[in-house]
Amino acid sequence: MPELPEVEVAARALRRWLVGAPIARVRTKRSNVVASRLGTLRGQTCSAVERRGKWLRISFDTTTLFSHLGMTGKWVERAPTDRALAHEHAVFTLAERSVRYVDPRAFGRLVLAKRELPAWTALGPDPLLDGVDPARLRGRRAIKDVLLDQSVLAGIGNIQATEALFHARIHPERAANELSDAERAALADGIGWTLQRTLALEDGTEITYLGEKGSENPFVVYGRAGEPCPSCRRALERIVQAGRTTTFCARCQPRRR
DNA sequence: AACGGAACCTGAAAGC
DNA sequence: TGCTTTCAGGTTCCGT
Repeated sequence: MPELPEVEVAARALRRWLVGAPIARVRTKRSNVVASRLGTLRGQTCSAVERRGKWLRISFDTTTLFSHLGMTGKWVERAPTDRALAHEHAVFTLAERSVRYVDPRAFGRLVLAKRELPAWTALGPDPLLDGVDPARLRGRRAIKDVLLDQSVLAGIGNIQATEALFHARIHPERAANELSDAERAALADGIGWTLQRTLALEDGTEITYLGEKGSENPFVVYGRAGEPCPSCRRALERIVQAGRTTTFCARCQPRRR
């Protein structure tokens, strides 16, 4: 679920909830999600929360906690006395609040590391922090694959890639090397556009996910196969590449130009 | 080397 | 109504 915008929302919330106050108590459930013994965080104070791509780096006095939200991960704030939530994997209790990690599908990870985590170090430029260099959108692979490669650009997932490709009017199966400079520039622009747009929609402190609480699909083409193209009204189509679905308009995003 | 598929999980929605 | 199938916004491993 979470792509760059949702993780950015989580980072902002964690900054407000964690920075400055010592952790009084840590409780974890054993599962694949909690990959380290987090008890060492007791008594330590968070000094900074950073996001790069879909990863969070949460700095404490003598160690660093890395958090990836997988498909369904979420950080929430509750009263310390509130009962355990469903799929709650970790609870950090501070003075007057408890900060909890919830993840039904359990694809997320909480990992302690002294310095860096290889997964963090391997990340490419972050579109929000570093901007998007169109020259990076190259390779023999399909452009959709390139967009999802976290070492090329960090933070783009299936939704943001789908939206950016539509905005730039580029067919997802075209080879990245085949794009013109103008198309690469349009795609870089589309990435910025969809990230900012999604971020603006994520107004609350907690992440919201499509389909959750019956919320309406806020995206332009993602999840809208069969509906009319917002630009030309032709029915949107869907294709699958390496198991990932892309919704697109066959007229506005032609395979050949 | 590059790419596709399976695996890791649970739950909501669609299909029957 | 209820059981079954399909699908989901991520990543990694494994085989071809």
